[in-house]
Amino acid sequence: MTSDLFADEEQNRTWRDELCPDAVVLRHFAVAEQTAILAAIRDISDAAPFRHMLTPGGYSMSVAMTNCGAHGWVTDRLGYRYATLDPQSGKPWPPMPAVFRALARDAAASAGFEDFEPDACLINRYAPGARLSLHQDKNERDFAAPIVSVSLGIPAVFLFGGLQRRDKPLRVPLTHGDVVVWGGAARLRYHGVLPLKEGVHPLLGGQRINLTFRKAG
DNA sequence: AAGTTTCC
DNA sequence: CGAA
Repeated sequence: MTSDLFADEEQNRTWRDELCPDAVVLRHFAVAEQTAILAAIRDISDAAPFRHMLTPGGYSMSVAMTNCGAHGWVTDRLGYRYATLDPQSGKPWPPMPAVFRALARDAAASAGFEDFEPDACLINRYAPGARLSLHQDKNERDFAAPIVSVSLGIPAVFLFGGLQRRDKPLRVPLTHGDVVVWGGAARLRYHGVLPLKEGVHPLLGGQRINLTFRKAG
């Protein structure tokens, strides 16, 4: 783990604490590749448009989602799962761009998780007011691989909870280019995103986009 | 419940 | 606003 990647040592201590050795925030990690990343997101969403999926309870999610890679996370009345085909088109999800894979692997390695091989990238688009309530990522086949989460656009507050829903979450402000990595003992920690506040980003306008890399299959 | 509403 |  390379400590010079951390801009805010006060907050880093929270994440690298003995209670949470397997979760890291990499500040402004993705900024150098932002042009290529944003172009790739545009290409992906042309082929597999963002959509508001339904929860098993029948509610529409406030976050608009699409995927790239071999496996895509989907939800509908039947439940949460990964699908190799986009339910909306019947076609495979767009392939994961090389710049995505490289970013995810580099971030994972910087956090101490070598040889991460993501086969799923969920792309979440937040408009003001959009949120993600506290949940665990547990639809993956095994939990050996970490999660890599890339923030782009206007700021959000990430909630990082414990292994039980009742554990009070940490509140971690995330801005454009921040990358959160968690795995190992932290792999199943609850997490979420507070309702997005209004804002403007020079490249992304009034929205936030998050890339979440996982090994699903 | 990867959501919503209600209550204090 | 957070908790139920």
